[in-house]
Amino acid sequence: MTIASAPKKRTRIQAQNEAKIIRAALDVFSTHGYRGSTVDQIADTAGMSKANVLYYFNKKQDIYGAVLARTLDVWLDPLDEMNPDGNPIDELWQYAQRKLQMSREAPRASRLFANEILQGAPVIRSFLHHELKELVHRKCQVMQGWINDGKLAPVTPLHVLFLIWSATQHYADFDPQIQALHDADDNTLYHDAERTLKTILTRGLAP
Amino acid sequence: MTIASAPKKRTRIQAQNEAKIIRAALDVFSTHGYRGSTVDQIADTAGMSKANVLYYFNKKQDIYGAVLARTLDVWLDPLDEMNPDGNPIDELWQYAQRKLQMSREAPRASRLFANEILQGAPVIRSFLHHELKELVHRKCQVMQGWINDGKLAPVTPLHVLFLIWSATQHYADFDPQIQALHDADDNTLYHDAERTLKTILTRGLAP
DNA sequence: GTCTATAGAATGATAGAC
DNA sequence: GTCTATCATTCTATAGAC
Repeated sequence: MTIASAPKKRTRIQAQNEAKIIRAALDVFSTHGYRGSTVDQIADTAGMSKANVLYYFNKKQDIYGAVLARTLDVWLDPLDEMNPDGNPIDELWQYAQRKLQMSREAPRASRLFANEILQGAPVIRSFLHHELKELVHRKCQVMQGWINDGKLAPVTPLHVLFLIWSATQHYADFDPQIQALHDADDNTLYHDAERTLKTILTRGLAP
Repeated sequence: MTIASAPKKRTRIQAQNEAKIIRAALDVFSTHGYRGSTVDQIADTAGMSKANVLYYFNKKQDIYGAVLARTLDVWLDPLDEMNPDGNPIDELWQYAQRKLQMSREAPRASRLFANEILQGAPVIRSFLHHELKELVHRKCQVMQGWINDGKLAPVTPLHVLFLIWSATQHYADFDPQIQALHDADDNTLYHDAERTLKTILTRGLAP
């Protein structure tokens, strides 16, 4: 699952510098969005000159495309791991758990996509409509099977995915709001988030 | 609840033009974020010249601040309506329902805040830390009371709010992804979203 | 491969006529 | 209040020396 073709053969120094630029670009694009980021910022973060950055990637757009492509693969991976033969509630909860963990460990990846989609998904639009739609459709059929077998509450599978995505990515994407609202002196943020999400997914809010 | 002082006295034409600019600016800022928007775009959308827009608001930042301030009030309103004496599950579900309806009817307001927070909340940071924190703290105490009385599952109130916010605003903020994944020929998007969210909040995914 | 210098375009903001 | 013209800055991208 990718939106770009495989990388061409490179010398060692090329690969290293490209990787350094990609890392810096993830930092910058995820925080400021495409338009809000400058090649200068990326160069500074990577510890290179602007001209040198543009030697490896001809255009700002090319850097952005490369970062999106590299991040996309890993970001969507866990969805594929949902096991049709497992216990439905367990499988969904484990998926949610993995997504929450990813929001915690790779918040920049989450924010990169959030920025991209929020601003109309100009670059990954085709990917969403084809590769992602295909994958999601398969997983929704699995979930619909569980519902038909009476192993899952009568919900709309697609919207269960939306809820899991939104509830978990929220902790990365809305971090400034979360930091503002939760007591700075308690270290239980993700622990409480996990417990509450598990409770709601498995049994709802009823006492 | 506001982040700006009350408007000063204005002539009729001033008020009309300022309103026209604010409407156009909500369009533009919510789609492209602060840095991604230009005064020219706002002027075009408002049907005015750039110079004339800057006659009413001296700086681009001033337009942005005005849009945020006007939108903030209405956006947070329903949280205040949660009734401590009502049935806990009903109150929370009704709040979620109102939020979902707002995502549908005012998606640009949702995206405006999403852009602002995603990029570090530079303008509303202080608002989040004071006014919003105070309001949320009050509501969380109400919910904690419900839990202590055994009327609500043992969850962390703050994270229940996060889940309701994220799950509902997702339909506005991630619209391009949602449009890509749901069958274009079915008109039941918000209906299914509401049903699924209600099911999960009230009884979870268990069959 | 990396640097300095700079061209060329976009953008925020102002001046001044009407 | 509104317009045209323009300045000043920022930014992408390229040229050319080393």
